[in-house]
Amino acid sequence: MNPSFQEQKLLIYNSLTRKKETFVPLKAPHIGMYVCGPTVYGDTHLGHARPFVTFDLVFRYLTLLGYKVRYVRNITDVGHLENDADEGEDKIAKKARVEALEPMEVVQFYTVQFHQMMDKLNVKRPSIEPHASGHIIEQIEMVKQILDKGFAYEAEGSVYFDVEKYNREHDYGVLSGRKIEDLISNTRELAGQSSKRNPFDFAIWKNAEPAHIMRWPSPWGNGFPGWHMECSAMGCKYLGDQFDIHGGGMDLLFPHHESEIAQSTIANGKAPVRYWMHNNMITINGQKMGKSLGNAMSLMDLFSGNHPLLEKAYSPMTIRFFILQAQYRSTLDFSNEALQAAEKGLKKLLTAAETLSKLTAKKDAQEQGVAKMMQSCFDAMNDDFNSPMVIAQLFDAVRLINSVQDGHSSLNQQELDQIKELFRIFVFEVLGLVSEESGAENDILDGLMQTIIQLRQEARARKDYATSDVIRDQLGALGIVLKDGKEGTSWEQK
RNA sequence: GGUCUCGUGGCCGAGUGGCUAGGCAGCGGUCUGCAAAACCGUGUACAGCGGUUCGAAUCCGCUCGAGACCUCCA
Repeated sequence: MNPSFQEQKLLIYNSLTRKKETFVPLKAPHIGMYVCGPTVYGDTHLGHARPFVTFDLVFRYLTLLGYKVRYVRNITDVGHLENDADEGEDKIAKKARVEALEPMEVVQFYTVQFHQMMDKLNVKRPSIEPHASGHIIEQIEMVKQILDKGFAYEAEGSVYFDVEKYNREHDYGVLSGRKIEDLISNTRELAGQSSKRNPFDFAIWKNAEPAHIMRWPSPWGNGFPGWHMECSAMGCKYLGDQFDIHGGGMDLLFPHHESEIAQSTIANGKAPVRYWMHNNMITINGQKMGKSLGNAMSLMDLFSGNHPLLEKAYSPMTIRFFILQAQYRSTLDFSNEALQAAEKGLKKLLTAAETLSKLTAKKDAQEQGVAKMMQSCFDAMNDDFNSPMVIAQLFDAVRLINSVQDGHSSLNQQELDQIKELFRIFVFEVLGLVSEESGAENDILDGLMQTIIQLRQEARARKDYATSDVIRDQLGALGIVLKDGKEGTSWEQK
């Protein structure tokens, strides 16, 4: 009973207009969505988790609504400069020299790690995951087109985009709200930029210094593509001149996405993207987390608890839930307290999901408003993917489930089926949460536990509470919690 | 300096003009041999000042505070 997009009015906040707009795809039921992927030269960190979980949510929801989504998320393995001075070198090349590795070895290592981390977070793989290094030809072609149309110029083996000329006919600043006059007064003069006509012009092809390892031949000499080319070229190649959604972190809005619009508009004759979506940052003590700020926390650190700022390890699902508890356009502040709250909340939700599978219906039970909960979840998602509202609704359902379990309420068959559907759709398909139960599937362990529980049960029957409490305490020290319920004792690993 | 965003109860975080967001923590109760879990109840929250309005956390102005972008960054 999955819903169809024809029945839903989906609102998406468009960074271009700074408003929520009704989402109308170019060619329904097909949707093209491009999201800026990671630069694979370092550990995947908490900050990376946010856009990929966010757009995973978007991908999952659009798919649920029956759209055929082609989701493209690139791997940046060339092209980003250490700084934009001419002697700047490719980040990946630099790392490679430091570690005496082949650049592609570094790329491979961190790409694999990135995939592992995303898998742990239950982030679905995109439809296409193109590498920038595999699309050098396409990028060179696009540079040629821009040159042919007269919106770029060659200087000292590099090709620069002529922002001022572009701005005469188009608006360089549509997305970021910047004005070219402000850019003139605010752009820093950096050493080695003498070959640019204007400091705010950006490279679409860079000449490679002799020491630069990552280099490709081009009509302008050996070099590598400029910062923003890969997304323009690969977006166009796989999604066409114009596609529906482009996503990424807010920090990419300027200059990355602004420049992408300019390049693509010239090369293809039309604005590339209809809906621009930007997720906000994760902050740590109120400050943006970032490698350059020295407060980055890798996902491996989080999962292992091995970091000075961490009181304990947090599971991947806890991180996912933590991210989904905030709307994607808000900043999300990290703290141990907040993560521990998320951890407990998630456990409550998933325990209820398990309880739900064992509930039985009662004939003629009163209506409990399950249909309304379902509708509220759709309303929340339709309002710019408001996952915290979905979660709030789900907790109302949790209370209902637990109260049925306790015998304080009851559900008729229809509503029981509906609430199961609610969990299937929203907890598992849309929010993408999965149970992380460990140990329970181990037959030997479970057999042992049943034996122990039975022995303790006999002690309790004799009112030998000293013995029963010793058993419980010692298991507790091993991280096993016993819960005495009406229908016997259950156990779980903490 | 320029552009922009934000400031919600102990913590995280929804909410854009009138109706209990939610989670975590706390407090009281039910259940339990005791716990745990669950359930029930429980909070004079909207940075400050002024304005608009019958009515503002929500709109406008000012003040204070925080952050982002302007350089690679999710």
